[in-house]
This record gives sequence, C-alpha cells and structure tokens, in this order.
Amino acid sequence: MDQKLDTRSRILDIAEASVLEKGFEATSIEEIVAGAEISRGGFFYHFKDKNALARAMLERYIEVENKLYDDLFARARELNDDPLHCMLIGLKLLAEMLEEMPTGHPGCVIASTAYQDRLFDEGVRELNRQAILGWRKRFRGMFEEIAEIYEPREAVNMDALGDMVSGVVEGGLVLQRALREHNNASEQIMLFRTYLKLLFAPK
Amino acid sequence: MDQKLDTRSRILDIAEASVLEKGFEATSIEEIVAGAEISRGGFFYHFKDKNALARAMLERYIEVENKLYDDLFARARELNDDPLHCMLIGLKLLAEMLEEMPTGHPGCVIASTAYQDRLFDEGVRELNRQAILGWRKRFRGMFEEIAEIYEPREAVNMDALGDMVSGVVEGGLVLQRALREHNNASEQIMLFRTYLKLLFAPK
DNA sequence: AGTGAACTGGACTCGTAGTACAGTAACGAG
DNA sequence: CTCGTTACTGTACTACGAGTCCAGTTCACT
Repeated sequence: MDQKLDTRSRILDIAEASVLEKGFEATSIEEIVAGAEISRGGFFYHFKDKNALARAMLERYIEVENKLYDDLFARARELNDDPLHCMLIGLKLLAEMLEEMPTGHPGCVIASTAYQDRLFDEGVRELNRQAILGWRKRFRGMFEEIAEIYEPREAVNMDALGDMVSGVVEGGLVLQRALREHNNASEQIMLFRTYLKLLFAPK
Repeated sequence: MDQKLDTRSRILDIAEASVLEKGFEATSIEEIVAGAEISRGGFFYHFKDKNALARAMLERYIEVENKLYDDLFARARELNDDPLHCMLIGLKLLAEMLEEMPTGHPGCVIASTAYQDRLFDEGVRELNRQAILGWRKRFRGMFEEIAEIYEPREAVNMDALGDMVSGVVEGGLVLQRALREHNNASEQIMLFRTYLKLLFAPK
C-alpha cells in the first residue's frame, strides 16, 4: 500500500476532479489510469465499468454533501438557536462557501448525472433521486420548525420550499457554468434567503 | 423536396427530440440519419460535425424560447397593464405551460450543454452564454419597471433577480429530471411568484 | 445540354469502452 | 515454508461511434 493509500480512493479522487471540470462523458478511463498511475486492467479490477465508477462517485459525494449540510447548520445553530435565524445564518455560510470554491462545486454532479441519465443505469439514477429526496426532507423539516414560530405570510407547499434550496443551488451552478461568472450560485442563495426573510417576517 | 420539407430541418427536429430525451452524447449520428432516412454522408453534408449540429440546435431553440417569452408576456400584458401583475400572470402562464409539456422542456438544452461544455466548442458555449444574458436583461428590465411603482421591501440585486427566473426554471428542470416527478419546475416557478408578491407588496 | 446543390454508399482511420486472460508481487494464515 | 488470495500489470482482442474522403447519382434550373 505505502503512499498509494488505497488505489480505489485515488481513482475516485482523480475521476471526481476530472468529472467536475469536464463532465462525465468527457472523462476517459485512459486519462484516469494515467493520473492514478495504474494500468487499464487495474481500473477494471476495481470498477466493473464506468457505471460502477459513477455510482461510487455519487455515493461518496452524497455522503460528503450531507455531512457538509450537517456541519453547516450545526454551526449556524450554535450561533443562533432560533430556527429562522439558524436557517438564515446557514444559508449565508453556504453562500460564502460556494464563493470560495474555485471552480467546481460538487453540486454539479447531481445536475450532471441528471442530464446524462441515459448514460447511467438505474442504480445511479435512483441514488441521485434519493439524495434530492433526502435534502427535501431535511429542509422541509427545518421550514416546518420555522413555520411553527413564524406564520408564513403566504401559503407555500413545504415540500416545494424544501426542494427550492436544492433547486436554487443547482440552478445557480448551471448559470455559473454557462456564464462563466463565479458568484451566481451564491447570489441566488442570498436572494432565496431574502425570500425566507419576507415569507417568515413577523407581522 | 416534396414531403421531405428541407432535410436540414428534419435532422434538427429528430436530433432535438432525441437530445431532449436522452442527452446530446447519447444521441448518435447513426440514429439521427436512420430517423431522418438519409445517409451518413447526407448528414455531414449539412453539418460539419456534431458541434455544428449542437450550434444549430441551440440557435433554433433560443429563438423559439425568446419568441415564447415574448408571446407569453405580451398575452399577460393584455390581461393586466400593471407591470407587477403582468409579471405574476406571465409566471403563472409559464408554470402552466411547463406542466403541460410531456417530458422535455427545451430548457434542458441550456443546462445540458452547460454540463457537457467540454464536448462543445467556443461557439456553442458563447451562444449559451448570450442566451442567458439575454434573459437576464429581459427580466431585469421588467423588474426595474415594477420597482419604479412598487418599492421593494428588501434591497435586491436586479441582475441576480433577473437571473433567478432562468435559475429557478433550470433548477426546477434538474429536479424534475432527477426525481422523475412532473411538476417540480412549475411548482418552483409558483414559489418564485410568491417571492415577487412579497418583495413588491405595497406597504 | 450543362451546372451545381443535395445527396448515396462504401471504405477507411481513430479513439474509447469493455472483455479476456495469463502472469506476477506481496502478504497473511496454516 | 507454502498456499491462497488480493491487487494488480500487460497484451491482445471486439465493438462502436465520430469523422474523413471521395466517386458517383439525381434532379432542378438556366
């Protein structure tokens, strides 16, 4: 093993970097094995095919992303115990984090696979689906907690509001990629934050 | 010519349908020529390569999309001359339209190319960029018009607010694709509509 | 009758995914 | 010390899609 520290992880690291930069299809196995300094045979020893690689990448990414949200909102909760203010602080932290990320926020991975789903098998698609449903549940829970204290100024579908967090991030990342600007995603999150301030404003 | 009604357009129709369903990369030239009942040589007579096809598709799509927004908000203006209400009506019409669309709203095309941009040349990427900048300008103009009458409850960046229309649509379509639900995009637009109602609410 | 646009069809190159399998180095269990 | 397993290397092969080249054909229009 030595400094090779688990070849499988090294493959995933290199693949993820390349996929975030260029997309899944544009990332060749040739390129991955060159980067990881292994043979093609070695790659296929760890991953049956590119689909298995995609699945493993998604699994790892979703875990990281969930942990990131856990930490972010735990930190926000430390700063303010009120659920609304906790959410507002968490979103600000998220926006700042996105701004500091050089090029590719992993969020891309979800949208990226969503738009190339015919390239993937059912396992990958289902993983993608469950990740988004998980975020829906997470944020819906937080919004419901807020709504118990601050009555919403307008009736909103709480599932849809939960989805809006993911949607605004994904949409912002699409804009950012297409426009080649660098802070669209964080700006979109800040606008969404303003939305929440208006929606849950005390009367 | 006869019923063949311009081979080039037929290629674009078939390619667009396939790309919306499966993504650009998953759409083979083989499949396009089979659908259009032409030879491979015929395809390359019209399009130098897949990039040229992508560019032509994007050009056509952007034109259609712009016309769609023109018509939609012209219709909304007929129904109510006030810029805020015109916007609210327009968004409702847009949400309804998205719900009625079977599987693939063309909006996909923008996000799709954004996430596979290494597959495309600079011309395609620039086209994509200009389209989004065009929508930014369109909606920013409308929001400024609204803001002149209804002072915003919170200060917002008008460029970002303009982008949010595209972002919410694109983000909603990503969710819709990944979740395999059918009304996420329209729900997200309706939430955004609520945002505008709160933001520009008379005091 | 002649020209050019819009093709057909076939042969070829190249890059990438994926298969198959034989061989090997390292290591822990018996 | 050997045996088996894990983690590979390396080579050779198939299949497929993109893209090139080009010679020949059909048809409309001048």
